[in-house]
Amino acid sequence: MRLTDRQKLILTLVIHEHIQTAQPVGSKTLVLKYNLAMSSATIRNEMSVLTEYNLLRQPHTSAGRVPTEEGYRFFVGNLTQKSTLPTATRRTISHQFYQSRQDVEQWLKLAASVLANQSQAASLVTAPHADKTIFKHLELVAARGRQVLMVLVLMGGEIRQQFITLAEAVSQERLSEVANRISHQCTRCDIDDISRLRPQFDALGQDIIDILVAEMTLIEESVTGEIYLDGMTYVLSEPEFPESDEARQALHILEESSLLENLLASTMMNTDVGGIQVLIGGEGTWDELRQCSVILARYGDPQSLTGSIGVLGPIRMPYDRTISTVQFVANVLSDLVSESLVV
Amino acid sequence: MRLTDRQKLILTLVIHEHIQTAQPVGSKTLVLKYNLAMSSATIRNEMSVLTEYNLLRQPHTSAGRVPTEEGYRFFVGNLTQKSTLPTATRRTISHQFYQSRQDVEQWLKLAASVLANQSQAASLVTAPHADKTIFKHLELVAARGRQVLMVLVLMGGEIRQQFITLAEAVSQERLSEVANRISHQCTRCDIDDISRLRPQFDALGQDIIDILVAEMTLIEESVTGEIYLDGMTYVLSEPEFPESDEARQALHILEESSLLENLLASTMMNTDVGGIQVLIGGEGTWDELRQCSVILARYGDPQSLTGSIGVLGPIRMPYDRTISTVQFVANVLSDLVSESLVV
DNA sequence: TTTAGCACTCTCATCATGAGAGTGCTAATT
DNA sequence: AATTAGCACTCTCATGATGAGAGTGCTAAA
Repeated sequence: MRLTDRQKLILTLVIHEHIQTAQPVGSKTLVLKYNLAMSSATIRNEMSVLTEYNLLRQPHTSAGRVPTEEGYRFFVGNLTQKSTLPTATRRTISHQFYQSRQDVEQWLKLAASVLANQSQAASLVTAPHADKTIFKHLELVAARGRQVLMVLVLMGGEIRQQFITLAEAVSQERLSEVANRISHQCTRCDIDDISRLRPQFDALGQDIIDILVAEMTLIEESVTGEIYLDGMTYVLSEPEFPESDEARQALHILEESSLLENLLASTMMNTDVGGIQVLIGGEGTWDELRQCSVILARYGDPQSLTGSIGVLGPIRMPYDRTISTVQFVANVLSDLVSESLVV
Repeated sequence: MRLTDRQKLILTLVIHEHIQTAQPVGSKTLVLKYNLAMSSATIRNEMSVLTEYNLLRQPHTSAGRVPTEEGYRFFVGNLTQKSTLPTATRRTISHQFYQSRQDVEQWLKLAASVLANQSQAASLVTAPHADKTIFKHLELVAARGRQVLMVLVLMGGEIRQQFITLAEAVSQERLSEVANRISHQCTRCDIDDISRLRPQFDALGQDIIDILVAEMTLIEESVTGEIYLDGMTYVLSEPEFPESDEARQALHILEESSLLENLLASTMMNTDVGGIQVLIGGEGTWDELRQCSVILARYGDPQSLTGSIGVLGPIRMPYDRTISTVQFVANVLSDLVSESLVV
């Protein structure tokens, strides 16, 4: 399918106009609004070609044209120039990050909030997560009775905390001693290494190691870290969801973390840090997203920790701007995360 | 305002029926559906009395009756007996908690999910939070260069982590030593105590103490802990929100954490652990909630850590069941939290 | 190849209509 | 004195008819 320059222009204009008005766009409107040097009849002819190509479609015989999903895909693939975010916007965003608390969790929440506000759509951010869990540090804090708080720090900086119950009460001194021993012996070890070192420890140490290994296995098996969402209500204000039922389906995929992990897992597999994925209208696979588009990027350090960030909005979305926003925020997060990497 | 038994009965039935059908209920329907031993004319007379009292209202002259907010309030205040959740349900719920991981965060997420599913409405759970922050334990883990991961454990079990940047790189040994010294010296101290102890430490120790105090102050100033939400999409499926715009307003109050903290702060002030608050139709104060009711309870240990849990749904809500569910989950959480208290 | 002109199509807002549900009132009944 | 049957009345809502408006596709002229 090879389009003439004029056809590309018209497709672009139809998409632009439709994104603004959410209405089918007619030939006459186009000529008037964009001062085109051709008549509406010419546009009509071109439009009917684009309709043949399945890039545009008519909601009904005598209505204007609306871009098809394929039309959007062509547009995103061929017609958007790599637009960069205005410098002012970039500065505003960076500023927010660098003046926030130095805490990964804060950054991720902030990223979700910035994405949602900038794109006026729902956003998601997953915490950075490593494919391989490497032990870094362990801490045990006496809670009450046989309860102990275990804090586990992984290489890269992921932190997990958990209450464990020991067979009998143990003093804080003894707990610290064991934790120090394990921290010292096992630093930079993976699950197998730790299992191998297990016999070197005394009974208490071995109990702790068992819990430690179980926890690390759990982490290693999970596809993504914590998920942060924001801006779900923006989706509700879109005119394409007058019936809240349709918006419900889309938001449900965000809320139900198993569904979302599925989506992320199968989408991000073949995306590297720096790359970007644009899912338009569910791409035939995600039925609940038939009315939506999702823009996803990966951030982090490819060697160790990576996470996903993205935006979910209506198909009728300002792709160029949203894509560059997502990309920019991904870069900012990558920088922040790699700066504060625990090695 | 003093109601006869029959009037109470009719009010109750109208509410029951309206909750099921979401429609105005007429006198004839009532007689038929509930096999009442009186005629529809009698009901009509009583209904017009209840309408006088402003407990019922007519959407228009020739429609059935709908409960007013005041009607619901009277119903909740006087007519619901302290119904207990069916034992089977209670068991199902407890079971889920006791087989989950022993981790406060997991419990809270689970609580939100259980509440949302049980009540088919949006739910919120705030992490347990103390009015007064008392230091328990500190850990410092070398990250990279001058970056250090600081893990702070408070009495009660709240945990905060944060990256800090020191003036110069410091070895893990030295960091552990300082952390141990501080942990040992300052355990059970509040902010003032720690500030007083500051001079006892060396330069590095004092730097750490400064950050520590700043962080503890921050925690003490915040009204609530982390907030967990679930079931937002349930609200969208309610027939009272055909226009997604109205649902949007209500959900916005949940999503915007500052609004939510406001609501929680002013509502929970005069509620003790074990108590429950029912906000019907925004109570004239919360405009965005005009169409909604919120049921809130407090859980935790009144002496140390408390949090809030609650449900947000349409005014037309099965109050007795929802109230007992919220109350039950609050109790379960109270038990879990106090069992695993860090003292 | 482009454009003016025109008949044609389809939607959407508006209005009229009538069935249906429910009420309030009055007079009869218990 | 309280309850009920009966009935006129009111209001909504679904249905269908109507016409303006927007947009198209086609044809013939430029």
